[in-house]
Formats: sequence, structure tokens, C-alpha cells
Amino acid sequence: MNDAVHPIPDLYCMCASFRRASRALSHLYDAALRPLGLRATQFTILQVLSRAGEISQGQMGEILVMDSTTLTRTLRIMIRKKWIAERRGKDRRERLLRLDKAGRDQFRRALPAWEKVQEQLGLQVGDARWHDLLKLTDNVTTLAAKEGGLS
Amino acid sequence: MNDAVHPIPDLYCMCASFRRASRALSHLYDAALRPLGLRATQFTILQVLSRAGEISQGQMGEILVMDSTTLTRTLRIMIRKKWIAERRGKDRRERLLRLDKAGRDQFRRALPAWEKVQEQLGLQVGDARWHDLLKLTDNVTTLAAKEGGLS
DNA sequence: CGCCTATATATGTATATACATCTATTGCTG
DNA sequence: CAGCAATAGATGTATATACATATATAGGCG
Repeated sequence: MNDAVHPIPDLYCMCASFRRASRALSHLYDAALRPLGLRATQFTILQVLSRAGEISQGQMGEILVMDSTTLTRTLRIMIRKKWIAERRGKDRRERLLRLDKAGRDQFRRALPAWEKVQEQLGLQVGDARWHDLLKLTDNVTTLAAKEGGLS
Repeated sequence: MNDAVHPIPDLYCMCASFRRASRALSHLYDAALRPLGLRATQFTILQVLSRAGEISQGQMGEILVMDSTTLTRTLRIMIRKKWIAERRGKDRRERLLRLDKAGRDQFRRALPAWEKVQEQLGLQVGDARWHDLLKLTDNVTTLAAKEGGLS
């Protein structure tokens, strides 16, 4: 009852617009992954490791433009679940992370749900806009990270 | 030393890309607003109230595509600081929110810092891309919220 | 080698965020 | 009007996130 109540209003603020979009997208992706017991964030970490192989916590932070100390707790959970294996590197301060067997399995199981939500959203957005969005988003990430001194 | 270490890698996931961009942008905007004792989120709330006048917590949640119960705690802090005034509406379940005097002042004080970070980033991004980004971001927010059933 | 600084991660604390559930109201319906 | 489903917000709990600070280890230098 009352279909298009309020179209979402412009915020004019790049930060606020992106945070809002993040909430909306996280809601959608979390719902898609919930049956698998995965959060969007965890899926992303599995996906990064699946592509990158063995990397340190700090490198993961750089890839995700995330303070690496934030990863300590997130990774702890995933290590406890045996999705991720860690070992000390030659530099014994670092922790080198890689997908463990259960993590590869979990990732494979989750892939179809992720592909489905990507595809459904992609259909709505349209191919051209989809690629523009990914490119522009990564552009602004690079610029913001550079100005913000996250080198 | 070592200038362009890693360009940020593609994630291919719309959700992960937006979350990453949000982190980078929040870092930048939070740094710009820190001298004023404001977080980006709080600034956004002040800005919304400054435009919308008196609205309920639920309406604020719709505007920001945010679960309205999330706002309970954020608003409590801002009410305690006297930035926001609340009162019961005719429907006594709702809490109607409006900027209080201190909130209007704080918002006015913060505006230049926000404008500066917007402008600096805007110069880097370029005008055309800036507007594309805001439009596309709001498009995808609308679509994700619709599919996610946040009507 | 011993000292000092830099780096990788861990920990304490605060905010942001969602969801499940609870409480107070509202509003419909008989 | 009584009863009950629906709604607005509050609360409990869990994760996401950053920053300041602490700890362990590296690496350079005398």
C-alpha cells in the first residue's frame, strides 16, 4: 500500500552516499549469504585469499583498504572455524594467511549465492552502468586513500 | 620510498567495492571533521535534519537506508549533547527529531571543513565523474534497497 | 654485539551497524 | 468498546570498524 513512498533523497555528500549504498548492498548480500552462515565481509576475505594465495594480514589490509588491526578479530573467528590457516613468516612479526580446506569448501559452496545476487543486481543496473560503477568506485577509493594517507 | 606499491586490486564484487570505498571515504571525511569533534555519520545526520526539518526516527532511517533501531544509540549521544531535540508526536510511539540550537551551530561550524574535503576530492575526481558517481551510487542504492525489501 | 627506531600485529575502547526480541501504542474489526 | 494484529522505538547481542597504545621482532649503526 503506497508504492513509491519516498524516492531516496540526494545527500550531496560523497561519503554519506557511499555509506548509504554500502548499507543497502550489505543488506542484500548478507541476506543472500545468510543461509550459508557467511557475512559479506567474510565472503570477501575468502575471495581475496582464493585469488591471492598466501598473504600477510597487512597485505590483506592494503587490498581491502582496511586498518590491518581491524582484521585481527575478524580473522580470529575465521581461523577458529578452520577456514583460514596462519603461520609465522620468515619475519616472525607477520602472520601469513591462506585458505584452509574448510575455507575453500565454504567458498565454493557460497559462490553460487554470490553469483546469483551479483547477476540479479547486474540485470537491474545494466551492464554498462555495472562496469562504470565498479571502475568509478575503485577510482574514488584510490583517490580517497591517497589523500587520506593510507599509502 | 616505493611510490605506487600496489594499485588497489579489483574485487569484482559490488558489495565489497562499495564497502571498501566507504572505508576510504570515511577515513578522509572523518579526518577532516575530527578537529570539530564530529564523525562523518553525525555530520550526515545534522545535514539531513538541517534540510528536512522535523522528522521521526523512522523517517531518518528511510532517508539514510538504515535500520531505524541503529539510530537509537547514535541519536542518544547527539541528544545528550543538545545538538538534537526530540519530542513525542501525536502518535506517541514516534520520536520527532529536529536540530537544536547547539546542533545548528555545530553544523554551521563544520560546514567549511566538509566543503573543503568535498571540493578537494571533487577536483581529483573531476566534475563529470563526480556527478556520475553520485547518480549511479544512488541508483544502485535504490535498486539494492528495493530487492532487499527495505520498502 | 647492543641500542634505537621502525614495523607487524594485539589489545582496549568507542562508534556503526544489523537483527531478534521486547514494550508501548495504534488502529482495525467484530 | 474489547481484542488482536501491526507499528515505532528500545534493548540485548554480535560483528565491523578505527584509533591509541602496547608488545614483539627487525634492521640499521656505532
